[in-house]
Amino acid sequence: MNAKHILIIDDHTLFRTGLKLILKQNSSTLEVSEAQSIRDAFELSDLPINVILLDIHLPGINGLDGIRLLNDKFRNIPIIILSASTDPGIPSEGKALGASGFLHKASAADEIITAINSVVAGKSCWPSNAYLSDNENVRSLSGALTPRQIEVLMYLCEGKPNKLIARSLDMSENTVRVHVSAILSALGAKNRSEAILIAQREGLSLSDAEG
Amino acid sequence: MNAKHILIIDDHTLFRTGLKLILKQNSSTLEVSEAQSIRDAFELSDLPINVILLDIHLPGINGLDGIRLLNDKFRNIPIIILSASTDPGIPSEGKALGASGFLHKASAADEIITAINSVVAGKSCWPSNAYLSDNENVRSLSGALTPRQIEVLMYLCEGKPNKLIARSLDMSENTVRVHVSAILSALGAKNRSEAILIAQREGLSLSDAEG
DNA sequence: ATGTATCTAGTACAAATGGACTAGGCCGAT
DNA sequence: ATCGGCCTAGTCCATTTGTACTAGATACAT
Repeated sequence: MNAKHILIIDDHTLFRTGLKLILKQNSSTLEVSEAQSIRDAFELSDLPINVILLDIHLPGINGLDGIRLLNDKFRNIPIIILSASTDPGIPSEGKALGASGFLHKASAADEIITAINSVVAGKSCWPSNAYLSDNENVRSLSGALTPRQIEVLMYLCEGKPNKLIARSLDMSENTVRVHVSAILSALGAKNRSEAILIAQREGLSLSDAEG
Repeated sequence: MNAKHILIIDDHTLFRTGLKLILKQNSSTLEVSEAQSIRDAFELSDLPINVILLDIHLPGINGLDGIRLLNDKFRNIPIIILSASTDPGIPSEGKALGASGFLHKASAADEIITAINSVVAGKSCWPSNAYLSDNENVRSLSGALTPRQIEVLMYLCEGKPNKLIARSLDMSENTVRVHVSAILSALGAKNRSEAILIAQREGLSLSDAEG
């Protein structure tokens, strides 16, 4: 592992800090940046990142939905999904959504080093059982909410008021209201608090039909 | 942090390895043992452990059930619960079951050092006390929140509007506002959305008032 | 080119939220 | 009995939030 710049996206500070130490132990020339949410990561999109380590369970936008957003924002830098879940569908979903690899949090430290080297070399890194449902059954909110709405929702899930969201996304407060309204009706929420809870509970993977 | 022996019980190897590095960075004389389940930990009961860091989500017996078992097996060595969950009931449950402290995985590295030092010194370390200690100017709050405020907070955390809370708790909408206001300032939240997020993160002991 | 979807932003209005007061009743402690 | 904390509830006011419209710009596909 040579000089690389790795971005860790995980809401658990303890985990990030620990993982950073693990990575640094393997290469002193390594650069590590941290973000605790997809939106947080967006603000680092100018950095020369080589690999993104992405947790699935995140506040606001979850990791699966984040893959596409990150691919857009970060010029298709390889993304390795990190998950604590044993749900066997996650790797194939991640693959379909554009990730480069998957690693369970129960993996050993050296496995993550191997995975990083793999994807930086242009290869992918999937568990042996991940070649099944390639593009079926991808539950993602991408269909239910528009890109702009997702951006707004990310701020919503941080408890930000409309005025701040408007400033952050450089739009009028009125436009924010339009988006928030659309989000509420799309999620079936009666107010922004409920929207936050639904987004958290459903992990923003409500997707498809419903109604 | 002097020479101590810490046992980490967590099924995620990456997390254990990282946490171990964090701890060792703070004290070179520190001993760290690892277990990936309660049963695993039992086999280490002869070691001179000083503190147990216990994850809640474990394969087999979960962390909460494990507390009593560990207290039996490990001569009442202090146990600090580590959880990634936002379930506000966990800290109080853990307290009732005999744990000495609670720390969310979103905590910073130095917080866990502080927590460990606390419980080794015989003190306990619960999140609901956090508001008293680190801010001297918190009005005259004798506790974090009053019982009635906690009741209101429970509804707040379900996304209910004031009008509904008033009906549910049989008080005027005005009184609800008074409580909400008090909650916001006690938690340092700028609005109800932030209050929800803070309550989730800090795991306020909501089960006392149980409604 | 036409239609559709999205993003933008405006007005107008209604409802919800939040803060700053006052104030009475209740209860436990000094 | 007096004080302090808590719960209650009121008024008043400013801000925020949410809905319902209209409407122009862009982009994309048929």
